[in-house]
Formats: sequence, structure tokens, C-alpha cells
Amino acid sequence: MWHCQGVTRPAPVPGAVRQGSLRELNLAVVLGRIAAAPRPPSRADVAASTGLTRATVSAVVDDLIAGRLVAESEPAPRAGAGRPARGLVLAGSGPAGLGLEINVDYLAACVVDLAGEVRHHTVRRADLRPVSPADALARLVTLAAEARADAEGQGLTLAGVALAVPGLVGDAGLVRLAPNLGWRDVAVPELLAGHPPLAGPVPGVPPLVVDNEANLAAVGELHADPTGPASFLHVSGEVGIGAGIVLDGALFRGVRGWSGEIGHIPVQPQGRPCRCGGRGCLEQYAGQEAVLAAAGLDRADLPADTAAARLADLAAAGHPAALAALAEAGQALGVAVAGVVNLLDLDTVVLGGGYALLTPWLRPAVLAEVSRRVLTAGWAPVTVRPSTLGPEAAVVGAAGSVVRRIVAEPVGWLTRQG
Amino acid sequence: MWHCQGVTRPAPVPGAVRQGSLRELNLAVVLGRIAAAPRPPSRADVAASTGLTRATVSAVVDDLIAGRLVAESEPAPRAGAGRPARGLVLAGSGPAGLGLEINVDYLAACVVDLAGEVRHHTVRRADLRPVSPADALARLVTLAAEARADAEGQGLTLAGVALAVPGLVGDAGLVRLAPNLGWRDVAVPELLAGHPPLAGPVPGVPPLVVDNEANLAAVGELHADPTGPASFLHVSGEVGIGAGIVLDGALFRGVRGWSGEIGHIPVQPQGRPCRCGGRGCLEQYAGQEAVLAAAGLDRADLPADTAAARLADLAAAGHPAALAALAEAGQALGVAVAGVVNLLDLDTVVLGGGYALLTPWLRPAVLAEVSRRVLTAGWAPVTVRPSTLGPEAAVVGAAGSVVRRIVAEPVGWLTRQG
DNA sequence: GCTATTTGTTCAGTGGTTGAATTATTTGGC
DNA sequence: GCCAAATAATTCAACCACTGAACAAATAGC
Repeated sequence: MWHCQGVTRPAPVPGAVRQGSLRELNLAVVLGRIAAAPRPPSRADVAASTGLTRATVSAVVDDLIAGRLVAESEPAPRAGAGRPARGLVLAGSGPAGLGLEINVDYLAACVVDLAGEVRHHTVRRADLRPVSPADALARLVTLAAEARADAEGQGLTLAGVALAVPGLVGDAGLVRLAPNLGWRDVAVPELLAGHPPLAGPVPGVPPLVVDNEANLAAVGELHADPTGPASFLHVSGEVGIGAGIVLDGALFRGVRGWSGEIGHIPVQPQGRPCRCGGRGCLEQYAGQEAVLAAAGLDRADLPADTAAARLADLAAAGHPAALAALAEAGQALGVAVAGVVNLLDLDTVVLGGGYALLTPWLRPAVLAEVSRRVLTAGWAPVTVRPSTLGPEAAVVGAAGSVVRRIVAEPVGWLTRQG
Repeated sequence: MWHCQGVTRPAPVPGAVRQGSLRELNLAVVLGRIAAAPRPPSRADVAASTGLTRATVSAVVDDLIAGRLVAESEPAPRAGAGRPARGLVLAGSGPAGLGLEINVDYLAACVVDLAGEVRHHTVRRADLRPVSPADALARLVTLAAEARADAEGQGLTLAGVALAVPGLVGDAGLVRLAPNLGWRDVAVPELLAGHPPLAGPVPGVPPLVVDNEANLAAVGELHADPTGPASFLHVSGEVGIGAGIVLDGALFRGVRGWSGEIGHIPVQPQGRPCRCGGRGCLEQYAGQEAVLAAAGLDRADLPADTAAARLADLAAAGHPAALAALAEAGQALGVAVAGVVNLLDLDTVVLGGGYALLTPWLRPAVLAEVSRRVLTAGWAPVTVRPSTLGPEAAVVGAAGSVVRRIVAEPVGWLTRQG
């Protein structure tokens, strides 16, 4: 049963707390603490950090272990007297998320378990621009079936699927526009209706979520560094430029899920005309094509996904045109980022996608513009750093978004178990 | 006891649910429903909309009535058989919030009750630029004491104070920079330490909150129209240009509370230099001084708070320079707003402060830029409308932010009552 | 071996919700 | 005018999950 819906926040108005919600909420709280802890915590640790009684935590943990969400790990070596604690970790053999990605020149699939470990990862290169959406999705299903088989072989159960696409996604998985793929109004769930479902129904977890790659890449980055900042801007530099906004540990999606369209912020209003109708948009100065052209490289010469690596090589070798192109791109990016930081008061900007490799050359100009234009930069510095996942952030984030949902609302999975 | 802290979200990680939290949460849920309902709901209505039992709702409502947070209203005339319902409304004689504002040429105080009604409102005009911060605050305390006396005469109890200032506010009420007042690093709580406290201590409600006027104006607008959108951008056009961002019914403050600095978004990078160090900032084209200059008016001729009214008069009379100045300002504002809408995917923009009166002339240019530059505008139109509160939004919002907090967490007030 | 110490479990007690039954109050039909 | 139907609000025994204290388990140090 393919069925799709956008990721929406649980409930803006916190619902009423009924008798049973109490346990439901505490299951989520305890599981969340286990997930967020830097080291496997004991039941007593969880009790201390949540304020619950040890008795309650024990009861809740029993439920979580019975539902294959938590496992006991080896006792962590700890100094001092007393009965040794049994560490609690997220189960490596329970539910898992399947992440898929369609991009201009590759397809990807990836499985992430509850603990956030990548348990399977495949990338298949192919130019998908000449391929019809139906065919592209059919190929993706093949990849997904392999991933599923691998996951089940490892004792995992797929609980949901998330698909990253480089475009605007509307309600019910409708891809409104994916310019670089040449897609327009593609109803992904309908095209997948003929294929067997990849993930069993789990209450509270939508079987298929379709989302923008920039959004999911930001989620991936959030996952990759659990101790990192809870709010940041993740900028993906590909052919287009997209951003994912993470606020207080949650992706901010906007009213209709179309947040993060940063590519058309004006950075040179009297500048080059842009296909969007404006002038001097960021994309015209920091988009992949613009940077390649400025560096004197022809896009046709090299596959899109190696463009960033090629630029990085040239820059590292001191190629003057490449250095100049990157400096100009960084300056344009800095103007846009400064606007975002002024608006949202963020203290961390992550450069992802193609920008990850190029950060050493982009960063100085970005920082210069930010410190020049952000009034508060003097009191609170802004960190600009490369993404830790790089181009894989979107698939990993897609898979991670599935398990993240289970961690946030474990009761759905637990009821499914019977 | 003057003591201050910034408004922070309740808790990013929802805390553990203890035995007693159950009632605590349901008090908030029931009170929230009563506050949000378009008409006074009955206990049965609240039970139906929350999913709680009528028995539970009755018990919770009894607590709320005993704590002077809710009152029973006249039975709403209703068709059909059955025992008539008793309507529940927020009490008009319980806790209230005191809002204060210091601005360039006036001081203001205002009292808002739980229901959001403005029960007291004073504005005192005076040029405060030559006045020292200590003296300005002393005058404000006089105004506040009058407001308090009036409120208590009406049976209200002040539960907290919020102060709006036109500048950047750091931790602990420190005004880092208020350029138009000429303030820098003014520790408001310290300067108020010699004066008697204006609001009694209520658990969970900080006695004094100092915040940016643009932020509080957005809160005021959110309050003024409970049926309005839950997410919007509120742009205040004064000497500077500030914005308040409301997401999902809550003010978004950023990591350090400095969100909304929209005045220095570049709209003409090769344009006029700005005091911020950049070039062609929005403020240089849509700020009050710029618009007045472009319209051929001298700022010294008229008090700042009547500048907008004067411009509106001229525009209504067809004055060519004024119309041209407003069109240019609207265009610049549109460029900036388009960037914000692209980034955050908002569907509503409220023009407040001085812009409220000028909306008829600004709106066309703003909409034109938005529909030109926002890729998704074709699928989902953006509404641009004037603020309903106008220049009073900040004081009203300040007072409203106090009662809002009580509605969100009524248990603090209730325990105070003994 | 004994004590101090910490973890995890057991169990009676309690607070708050639940659901059904009951009371209260009105409309509408005969 | 009286009774049935309908809806609102309250009462009360039952139940669920958390609480707190006591207890068992397991280790380090002396």
C-alpha cells in the first residue's frame, strides 16, 4: 500500500493528556534520552536526567526492550563501588528506515537503523534526464528491493520509506517541479502503485514520504552529529542551491513544505538575468554552472557530481581562475547567508552538497560578508563549517527521518508489534 | 524584585510526564481551548474537542474557575432541546499583563487582561533622544504605576511586565544597542532596581521581560486576530525596519533572540552605502528617512510618529513625489520580502508600524516583486495586509505576551493563589 | 569477609482519568 | 399541561500509571 503524505509536525496544539497518553509520552521521553545520550546510559542515569523514578524508568524500559527498540549493552567500565550498570542502547535489530534518492546523474538507496548507523548504501550512476519518471522510479524500486533484502538479512524491519528529489514537492507526494530532472507534476505514489510495498505499515509512520533533497540533507546532518547545534542552516550547492533550516532540533518546513528556496535571493540586482525572472540571483553567481563557467571549465566536459571535486583539485593546485571563481561564489553566498542570519539569528551555517569539498575556499569570503553585514556578529560569532556527510546527506537523511519519527513516537511501532 | 530573563521556549525536549504533570498539562489544554474558541464553549464542547471526558473537563474547569482564570458567561442562545450550556470565557478579573514601551518620541503603557482586552492604555509623547536611560526609565515607571493603579481598580492583578525597546536585547534585559535612542549596553533591570516592583511574583512568569519592539509587535498582531494565520512575517517600518517572525503560533526568536533583522538585506548592492557597512540595504530605500527624503519632505519638519500619516495624506492627494517614493520603497520591500518568503515559505506578510497606514501604496509593488521572485507564488498566493493594531502593536503585544504565558502554563498562577 | 555503594526490582499507596449512571434543565409533541 | 426526548453537568466506583520506600543484587575497597 503506497500511500503518501508530507511530513507534518506532530500537533501544533499539544493534545489532551489522557490516562494512557502518560505512558505513551514517557516511552518517547525515555527513548529520546537513550538516543541523545553520548554513552549508553543506565536506567538510573535515565531516571536522574528525566526526573522520573527508577521504578517508572524500569517499567518503561521493559516495554521498549520487549518492542525491540532498545537493547542492553555490555556494562560500561565505570570506576567506583556499587552494582555495575547495564547500558541501554537503541536496538540494532529492530525497525529501520529506507532512504531513496533520485538525482540528475545517480540513484541511491540506503538503510539506517534506529541508532543512526548506515546498514546499507548503494549508489547507481546514470544520467536520468532522458529517462521518464516512471522508468526512473522503476529502477529505483529495484535498488530499493535489494536494500530491503539486505536489511532483512541483517534482522532489520523496514518501517517506512523516504524519497529525496531535487525539486519542489507538494501534498501527497506530488513533485511539482524538478527543473534539473525535467519533471513537472509527477505523482510519485501513483507511479509506484504497481510495485509491491517496501515497508510494512507502522501506525504513525507514513509508508512513503517524498521530500526535497535539501530538506532531507539538513536532517541527515542533524543526525550525523547529535551533539551539534540544535539550530543551523544547511546550504546544498548543486546545480541549484537549496537550503534546509533546522530549528531547535527539528526541520522547519514552512507552511507548505517549500522552505529553503535560497537560490533566488538577490545578491546583485543589476546583475545577470535569471530564469526565475529576477536579476542577479544567488544561483547566477554561486550555482554549479556559474562557478564552472567562471573557472573556465565546460560543464559538458565532466559529470556533474565530479564537478566539485575537480574544482577543489584546481583550487588546491592554485589555479587562478578557479580561485577567483570560488572567491566570487563565496562572496555571493556570503551576502545571501548574511541575510538569512540577520533574519533567523542562527549561529551555525553548514556548507553541504558540492560546497562541502569547496569549503576551504568559500569560507573566507562567506565569513567576511557575514561579519560585515550581520549587526550582531560582533557579539556572537557565526560558525561556517563543511557538512560531515557531503553529497550523501540527502539519502542518509531520508532514511534517518524514518527512524527519527519512530524515536519521537515509539507507541506506533510498539502497538504494531501486538 | 526586578529580575529579568529573555522569553525562551518552554522546553525544546518535552520533559518527562510525572503523575502530577497530568493535571498540569490538562489545565493548559483546557484553558487553551477556551482561549482559542471563537464563541464561549461549554464544558461539553471542550470535552468533545479535546477528547477528554466530560467528568475530567468539569474537574479541570473547577480548578480554573477557583483560580480566577475562567468565568462562566451567559448561556449562549442555542437552538434545539436539552439543558442549556453554560459558556466558559477567560476571566476578565484575574491576572493581567503590563506592557511598556520606550520609543524615540513617546513612552507607552498598556494593560491587557486574560481575554486579550486592552483595559488601560496611555501614551506620553516626548523626545527621548536627549534623555538619559535612567531618566527615561524613571518616567516610564511613573506611567507604569498609573497603569497598575488603574488595573487594580478594575480588579485585575498584574502578573508580569514586558518592555518593548527599539533595539537589540541581550540576556538579562541588557539593551545592547538601540541606535535611534542612542542607547548602548543599558542594563534595564539594574536601572529599575531602585523602583518598587510593578508585578507580583508568579511562578513561571518572569517579573520583567525586555524585548525588541518588532518581536513584540508581531506577538500583538498574533493576539489581535486569533483566527488569523499561525505563521506570518510582521514587518515594522519605523526609522529602522524590523521584523517579527511567527511560526506555528509562536514567536520565533532565534538562537539568541536577535531574529528579524531585516533592515540590512541587500536590495541594491551597488546602491547607497549604509551605516551597517554594506551597500544598498533595505533600510536605505524603505526606511522612514529614505522615504521622506525621496518624497521631498524634511524629517525635521515633523515628529517621527506622524511622518507616516503625513505621507499617507500626500499619497491620497496624488502628490507625485510621495507616490514615487512609496513605489520605490514598496519595490525594495518586495525584494526583501520575496527573499524571506522563499526562505521560510510563509503565506502571509503583515505590514505594521508606519507601514500600516501606507499599505495601499506599498502593497502593489510588494506583491509584484513577490510574485516575480517567489517560485511557488503561482501555486500558493502570498497575502500582504496591513497590521490591525498599527503603531500600538508593540505595547499591546508586550502586555499580551505576559497573559499568553499564563494561558500556556496556568499552573504557575494557580499555585501562587495558594 | 565485611561494609559501603550503587543498580534494579517489588509492592502497597496515591492522584487523576474513565465510563456509566444520575441529576438538572430545556424543547417539542400530544 | 404533561410527558418524552435531548443535552449539560455531576457523582462515584474502577482502573491505570507513577511514587516512594524497602529490598535484593552485584561490585570495590579495606
